[in-house]
Amino acid sequence: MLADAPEPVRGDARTVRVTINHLADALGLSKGTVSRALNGYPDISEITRHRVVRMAERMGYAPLAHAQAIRTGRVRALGIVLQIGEHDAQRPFLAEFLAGLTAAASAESWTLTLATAPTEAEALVTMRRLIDERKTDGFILPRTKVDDPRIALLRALDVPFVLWGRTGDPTGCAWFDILGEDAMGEAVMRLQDMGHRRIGYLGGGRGFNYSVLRHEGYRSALEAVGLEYDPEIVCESAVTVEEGAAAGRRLLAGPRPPTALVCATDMAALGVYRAVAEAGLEVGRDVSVIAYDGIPEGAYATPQLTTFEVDSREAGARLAQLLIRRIRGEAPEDLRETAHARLRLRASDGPPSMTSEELRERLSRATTRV
Amino acid sequence: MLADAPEPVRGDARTVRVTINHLADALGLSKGTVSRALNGYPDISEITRHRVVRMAERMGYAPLAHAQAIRTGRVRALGIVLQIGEHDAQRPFLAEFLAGLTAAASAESWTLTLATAPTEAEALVTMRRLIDERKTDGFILPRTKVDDPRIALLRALDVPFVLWGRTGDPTGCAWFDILGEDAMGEAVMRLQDMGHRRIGYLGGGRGFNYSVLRHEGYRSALEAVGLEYDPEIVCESAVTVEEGAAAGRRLLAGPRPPTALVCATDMAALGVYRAVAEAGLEVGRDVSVIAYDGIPEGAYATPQLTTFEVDSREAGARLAQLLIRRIRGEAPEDLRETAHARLRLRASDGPPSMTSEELRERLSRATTRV
DNA sequence: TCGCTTGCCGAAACCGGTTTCGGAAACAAC
DNA sequence: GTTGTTTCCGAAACCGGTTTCGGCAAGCGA
Repeated sequence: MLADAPEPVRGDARTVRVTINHLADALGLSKGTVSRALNGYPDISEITRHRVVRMAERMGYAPLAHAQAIRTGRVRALGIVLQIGEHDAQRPFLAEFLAGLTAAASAESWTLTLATAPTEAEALVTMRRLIDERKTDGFILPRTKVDDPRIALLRALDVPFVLWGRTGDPTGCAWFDILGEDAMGEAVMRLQDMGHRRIGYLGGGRGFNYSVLRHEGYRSALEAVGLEYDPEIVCESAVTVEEGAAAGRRLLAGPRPPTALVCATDMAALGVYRAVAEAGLEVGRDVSVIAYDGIPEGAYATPQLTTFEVDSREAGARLAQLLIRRIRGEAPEDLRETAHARLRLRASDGPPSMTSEELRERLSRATTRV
Repeated sequence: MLADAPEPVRGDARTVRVTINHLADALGLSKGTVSRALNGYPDISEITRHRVVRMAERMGYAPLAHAQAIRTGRVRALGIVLQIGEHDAQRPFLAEFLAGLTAAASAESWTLTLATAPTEAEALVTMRRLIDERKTDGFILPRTKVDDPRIALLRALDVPFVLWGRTGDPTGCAWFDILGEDAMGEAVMRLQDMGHRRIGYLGGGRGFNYSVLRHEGYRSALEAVGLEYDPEIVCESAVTVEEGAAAGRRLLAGPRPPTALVCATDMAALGVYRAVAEAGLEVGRDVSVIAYDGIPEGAYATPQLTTFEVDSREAGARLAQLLIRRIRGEAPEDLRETAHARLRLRASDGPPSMTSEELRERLSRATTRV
């Protein structure tokens, strides 16, 4: 012990833990036998194994993960590195997501080690540190990009991981994802069914894989229903209210304005609300909006936002389970799951009150008047 | 190895780690000596210690926390258990807070173990599990209550902890807190200065310690400026937009309505916005509002919300540092820090446009008209 | 010169597990 | 009755550290 350091708080008051030695003594077995019995080695008789398991339960024995780790190299901990910039730290689903992750992890008596990094580069460094220090047996990678350096790193280091989302090159990747492309497609079909013939699109964050998928879902659904894909009413990327509003203004100002907009994110949709209001129009009647995410603000907005809701808690739970199976050695190809977003029908979409031409007419009158 | 289990993913590709044995060999010392040198034992000559430290740096040696833990019982991990209910999972500051925690922790090469629980009772169970399994050396306790069972548990088990907030019985507690009472007081003074004579209050969550403090800050400031404390214009608890709106309506409907409202939470303030608008009044002119928290929605609301902003990232960082010092043995009494919230002057407060009487008159006309 | 500290380090036990190895006992085959 | 095979368990090494203990050599005082 250090000479003049204060005495560390120890917490000795808690009852002494049952170790594998106590268990072995109580059973009259060697600790090696007990260990093998508990770990399913084939050279233990079923009778003995049964005795050991029962006694372990009775005495409340559970091995210390970090003591096991010294030999096995695995600490029974999942890792996640959140990239949190200066002020983009708005994450409506973070709590739900973490709840799912930790619930599923602790059900298997694993834990979650959480770290953060301000930039992508620092995230890589942080991951390396966690790996080197064996703090984590594998990673959950949120916000996957089409070309994601984190994946490259983990592949190179042969560290297990699972994606929240998909990615450009799926080799060696396990994942859970919501089929955003299907959602966007469904939105288009629904709007077309209701009579819309000019349906615009506001895309997601640049570089993220989900953006590519949703955009493609939009495009191919247009094709399926026989509508033209027109870059004039498509905004590549809009992920904040401001960007959504700007994009909304721009698309509405075009020569053939959209009577409906499909948005890859709710935030963008809320921006569209602003642009529509500014133009003296009404969302849900004059311009329909269907978005994606399910943020709480959408339910409070006027009109309430029709959107595809993602169950973040479920996603977290699935990801934790997948990662644990991956760490245990299952092949990544067998660990790819997807689910559908749930359409929350609310009030921001409806049959068009006018055609694109009428809308343009109306808009030009409004602007000249102002 | 289990007979028919798949081969666990090992990550052997990563370069072999430098262990204390490698270091000892390279130095021609015994590993015990190396260990003592690195841990500041007094029976190592300065020359040797220096050699060891330099070589450790050169070879990139860092001890494995879990290997140390087997002997020391400490894993260099901070713990936090977030209570996340079914759908109250709206936590605007969670990401920032976690960023602060993990940044400060990793600066000392500690990590964060995160868990969640749906209820308080389950949180206690989860904490016990983390303690029993030695996953954590101490806890950060968010959302402290006046009488907090988590504190009782950790006190009984003699496990180090630090509060984010204060509590009823401070015995043995270390904490970091923002002086919410000062903020509420300042709000009252400011409003009084501007000419308000009827200043109402919307309190925070029931049972939480911050609610008591902020309420008391409001009350004593009223006294200090010579205004009456009137339960008629005080709502004990309002923490959602809905509750805030309901409280706003109730207070405004009274015989002597407030011309200004101090809110313990921004959410309540946004509810007040709604109530004021419904009454045909304007926030910032007819009714002033000053709140507390600094949620992003406040800056986007109309009018922009004047509020006391809390730096969650800073709080996380301070808490991590305090907890580490606590675990290292410093006395809790020496680990109590506070800071002030930062007043963001925006547009929701101003001189009263009318007196309480005039306001009542105006309101009664409005309601009869409707 | 002798004994007694003191400074400094090596050796070994130890923490709580896992894993390898070898061998006794039971069983089967010849 | 031998001689293999299995079955099943104990013993011991091992993982990567920490901590205790003992002892050598240098320094000191008498």
